[in-house]
Amino acid sequence: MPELPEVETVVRALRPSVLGRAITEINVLWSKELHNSDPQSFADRVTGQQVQQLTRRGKYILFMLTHDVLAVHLKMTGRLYVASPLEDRPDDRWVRVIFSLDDGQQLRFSDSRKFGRVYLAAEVDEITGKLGPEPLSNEFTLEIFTKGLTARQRVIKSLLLDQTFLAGVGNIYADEALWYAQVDPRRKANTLDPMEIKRLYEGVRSVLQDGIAHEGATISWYRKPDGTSGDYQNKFRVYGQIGKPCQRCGSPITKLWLGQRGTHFCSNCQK
DNA sequence: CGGACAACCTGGCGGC
DNA sequence: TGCCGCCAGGTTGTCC
Repeated sequence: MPELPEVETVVRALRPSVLGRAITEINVLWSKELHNSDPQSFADRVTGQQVQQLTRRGKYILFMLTHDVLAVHLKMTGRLYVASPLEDRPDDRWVRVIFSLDDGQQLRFSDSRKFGRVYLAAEVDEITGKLGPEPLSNEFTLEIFTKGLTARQRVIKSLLLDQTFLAGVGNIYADEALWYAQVDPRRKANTLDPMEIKRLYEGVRSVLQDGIAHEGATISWYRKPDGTSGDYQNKFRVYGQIGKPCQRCGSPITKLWLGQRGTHFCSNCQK
């Protein structure tokens, strides 16, 4: 569900509520949601630590604690929100982990499909060390992108989804970026010419920035921590737009399967 | 290296 | 209404 813009929106919304708070108690309702840890040792280690920073890397939400890093990956249906202990929220039926904070509030992690994960490590690299560059950072340059593409024979869309190649892009934003670049998602990465690479580089950054500006895209499960929807779904050019006219050339948007993922594109102007 | 596919899970929706 | 099959924004591991 959530890709970089959705995760970034969640982080920004949560920051005021959790920054500087100490975690006083942990309640694990579905222990498989904890990565490499049992509820008791997890709680023992986390309790008492303070949230000193709240950041994002790729699709990981990072709580920088006093001694450790606590990370949350929302996967498909994860939701994070803050509520007071007596307050009922619609998402509570899928709550898997509850973090009690020292101001009396609770940070709740809800996740209907149970794919989400909570990680705990001494160093952030143990969690995010294998991720590729952050697409909106200065370290992600056209030169780096070009080097990466020309070295690979992979189908370009699959490569965009590879988190070790580039961090944070998921199925929606990959399709949207390829539409922007006028590149057929089935192309092999090393067949793109310099102009196409430049357009794709701009496309990736542009759609992610727009996604953040619109506070993410709500298709089904994604919600902002206040329970409301994002707006970016109203800006889609191809994702879920099957049969609608392409906003660039008027041809109908079509869908095909690529690497087990539904892929939306304009077969007329994406070459 | 790259592609195909199964797993991990549950809920929502369209069709009959 | 009810049941059934299909689909889903992600990631990992295995096999060829």
